[in-house]
Amino acid sequence: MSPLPSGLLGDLDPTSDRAVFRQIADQLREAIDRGRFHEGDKLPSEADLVDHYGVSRMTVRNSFSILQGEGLVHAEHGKGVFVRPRPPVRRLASDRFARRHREQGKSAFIVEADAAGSHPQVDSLEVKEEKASPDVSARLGSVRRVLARRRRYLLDGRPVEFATSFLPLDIARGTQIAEPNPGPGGIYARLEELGHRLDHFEEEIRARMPSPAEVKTLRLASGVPVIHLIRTAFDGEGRAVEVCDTVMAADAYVLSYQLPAT
Amino acid sequence: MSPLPSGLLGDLDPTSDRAVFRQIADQLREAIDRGRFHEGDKLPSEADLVDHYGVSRMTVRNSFSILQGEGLVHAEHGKGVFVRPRPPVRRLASDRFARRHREQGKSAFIVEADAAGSHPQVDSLEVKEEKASPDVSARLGSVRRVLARRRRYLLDGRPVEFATSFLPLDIARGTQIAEPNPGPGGIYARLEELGHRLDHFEEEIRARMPSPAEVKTLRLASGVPVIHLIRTAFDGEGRAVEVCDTVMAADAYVLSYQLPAT
DNA sequence: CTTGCCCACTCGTCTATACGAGTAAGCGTG
DNA sequence: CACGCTTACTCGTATAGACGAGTGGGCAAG
Repeated sequence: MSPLPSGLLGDLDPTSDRAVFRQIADQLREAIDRGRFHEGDKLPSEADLVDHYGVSRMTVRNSFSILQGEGLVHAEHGKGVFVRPRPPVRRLASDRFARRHREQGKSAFIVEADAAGSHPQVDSLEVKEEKASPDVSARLGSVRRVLARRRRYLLDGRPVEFATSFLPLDIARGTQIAEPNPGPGGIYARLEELGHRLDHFEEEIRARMPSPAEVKTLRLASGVPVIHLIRTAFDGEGRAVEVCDTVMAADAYVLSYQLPAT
Repeated sequence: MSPLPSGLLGDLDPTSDRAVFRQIADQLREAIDRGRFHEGDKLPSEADLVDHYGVSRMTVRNSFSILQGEGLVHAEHGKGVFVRPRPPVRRLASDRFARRHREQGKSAFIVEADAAGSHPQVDSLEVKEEKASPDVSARLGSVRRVLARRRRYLLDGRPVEFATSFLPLDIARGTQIAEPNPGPGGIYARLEELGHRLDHFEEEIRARMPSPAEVKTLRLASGVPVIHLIRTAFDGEGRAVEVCDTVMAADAYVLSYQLPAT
């Protein structure tokens, strides 16, 4: 409850049109931007700010909720409000599915994370046959039922990505693709062994705020959007052989693409 | 102030651990998901919900603020709270910079929007020389000063994208690239005329919540993230000849990429 | 010294109230 | 009919207070 160091935060402008709680949010944001608070630092407590500005607690909380929505800070019950640290990001290059990366036994995710010095994990493995959603059905060319492979990826214990692959039953049923462990090189290697030489991929990218279910699965802080990526894999005959629906914590990813100028 | 149609929203569960304002948000979200409220529909007013649930107004407002953060609804002062309509999306295909699209006179944005039946606009045009940021400088290969071309794109009057192109001065200075109107085919056509035949592009994609400045420029509703795309164009000699920094309203875009399976 | 409790501090939830300001419709006046 | 006012309804902002619950340090008992 010690008073705030003077000069750290300014005063309110009573003549301003800007709402008090916005002014407070502005000052905190600026202090963070200027480096007066660093990643992981604790901001002044609600009580501190109530004293400093002479406003009610709800007003201060209102300010914090703005910054939370911007993804700048996060509150921890019983501890305080902290500047949200930027987690290490995972870069996804557009050649990540190149055939040469498929030769080794381990999955691309594991190899790459190990190389980056992180501890990778894959869980929530679920493999089952199910009815195709209208969207998946359309992408796979009017299939009714599909094989769905769901898994969640974690980096150093933090969930960063949730992915589901959908494959037509006439391709996947009875093969190793339908097994929890698809073997070295993953399902793409198996698809090629089955005669579906991969020709190209199509990826659709959206960004949006997460659903409550996604917040839970990815343990997302408030103010963190998700990147929603839908990849369709085509074989040499132009047939869609897999649709992969991926939801990623946006603060953990940078996608990178190489495009020919053709 | 007429009572809510019964059955539209349920009751609270006082035995639940879940906070009251979350329960209310859950019920509203579910009602929206189930189609009881459609895009653009007005939700029950704060006063309606206060009566219906027997809670205080701040609790109801708290519920609305959750849904607002999720990008599901938006409030209009004096009118009510509405289900946020999904705006028409602009699809960006990875071949959008293909040479064949550059032959016509009009810019890709205008052509494409016209074709989609929308009314395109470009404003905030600013062209000037300035100091390169460390990031831009690194991408362009240690240049100190650059030509910056800023513009904002609007679709049917709504700002959807804000982009800045940075070009090395030794390439752009004194050419038509430094003019407000770069001529038919845009700056890429001019670059090729200047002997920089474009070889490939590299695009980096991030998603995050917008800064206050971005909220203003793009007139973003709360709960709408931005897609941040940084494209670098390389000529045949492997030199980076342009960096384009683009911030897009995420609810207005789907990015689409074709990748070879190599 | 170790264990366990208490307490101070933190954010989380909720109530009740007040006034301001934007919107739209109705109504009366000119 | 047209204009402007009133009024009711809407969300926005802010205050003051209460209790709950998670956290961590200090202190006292064993």
